[in-house]
Amino acid sequence: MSAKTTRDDIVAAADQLFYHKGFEHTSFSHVAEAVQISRGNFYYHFKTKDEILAAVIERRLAKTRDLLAQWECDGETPEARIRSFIQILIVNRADIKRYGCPVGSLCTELAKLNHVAQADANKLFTLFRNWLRKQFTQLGRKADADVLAMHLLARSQGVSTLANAFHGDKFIKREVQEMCDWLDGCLENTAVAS
Amino acid sequence: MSAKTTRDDIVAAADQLFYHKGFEHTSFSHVAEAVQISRGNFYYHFKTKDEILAAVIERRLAKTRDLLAQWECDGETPEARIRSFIQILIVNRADIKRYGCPVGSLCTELAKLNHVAQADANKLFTLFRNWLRKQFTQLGRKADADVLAMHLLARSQGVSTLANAFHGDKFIKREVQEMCDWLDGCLENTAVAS
DNA sequence: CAACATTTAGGTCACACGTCCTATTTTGTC
DNA sequence: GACAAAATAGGACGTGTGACCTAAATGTTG
Repeated sequence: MSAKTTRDDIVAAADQLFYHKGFEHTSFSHVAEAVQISRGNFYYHFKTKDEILAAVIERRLAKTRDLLAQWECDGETPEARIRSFIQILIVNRADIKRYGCPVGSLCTELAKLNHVAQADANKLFTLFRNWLRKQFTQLGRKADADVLAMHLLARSQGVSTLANAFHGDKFIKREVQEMCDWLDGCLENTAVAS
Repeated sequence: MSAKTTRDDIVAAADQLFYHKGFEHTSFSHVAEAVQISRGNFYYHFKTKDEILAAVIERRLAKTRDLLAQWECDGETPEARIRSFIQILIVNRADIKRYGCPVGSLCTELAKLNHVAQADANKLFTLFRNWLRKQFTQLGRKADADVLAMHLLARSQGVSTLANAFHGDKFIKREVQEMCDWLDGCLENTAVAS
């Protein structure tokens, strides 16, 4: 728990700005202004912009791991935990409508830039994917757990993208409801199969 | 049918580059090099970069209208036409794996840039949305046609985003199959309801 | 207090970008 | 063939960017 507040402040500000404005469109000046330090200063903390990006991704990975662990504690059942995942679309819907999904939009941007950190950013997706797969496995769908995980991931991505374009609140809620219904369907299939 | 080949060449090249590299990351030099003309030249055709973007969006709108009209001719039934829409994920899968969805990635980028052309880019989504709604209406699902249209749009968006991140061919094919199955389910519901 | 490492500020640099301008060439028309 | 219009080439300008550098300030330790 080192109190490297300045470095942490930079990463936190960059994290938010990368989400709001995109990686490329965010300049050092923007970050410096947000953190209230001089431009030249954070070349002491980061030598290149890519280093900041790497730190931001690392930060997001850590926060995501914490979030998933939290859901694992909170959720009594696998389906309740998966429902937590689905509900982030509701919880974060204000940001999603304005900026889309933080994971999806970053990965898409880095893909177009052919950026080195592309693989690292994709780890964010993998984190959710593996976690969901684990839940579906515990749900008794071991054989197609990964298929179900990717399916749910894809649907939440699609909802984010369209919510960002159309700013529809009702749309999000409706799709979330449908995903929950779909999840119930997964349970019934399990019941039938067993 | 004016033969403004140079202008058309510029728009075509910009269209592809915006898709491959993103709008912001594409510079005049890139476009000029692709079209094999001098930088200064296409300030004769376009005064600003935003004008090129507007032309690119207009071009995409026109091409999309043509495509949708084509599907309307080809498809004997509404479900066959909708299946044409689903199948673009297969047809364009090579590009999608590399660059994602042209519509979704552009809209996402412009949203982050707070770009003026944001609303125009969203018209691309609206084009598909309205067309799909029309098909679902003809399918006998008039009441929830728009809901179904948005749902399908969202799912194809999600598949594009994840295919771009994971480059999975099997994933695309599986999700396409599931969307076709879902479409069959829509038909059954209609049959039951009628 | 002195010596030192850590951290910060601010200036500079080269470069690429969007934009603009002006010659030059090409094309079209009488 | 003459002349205007359209089209092209290539350079110039200002700005913002990522990157680098050095000096000052701050904190730490003996």
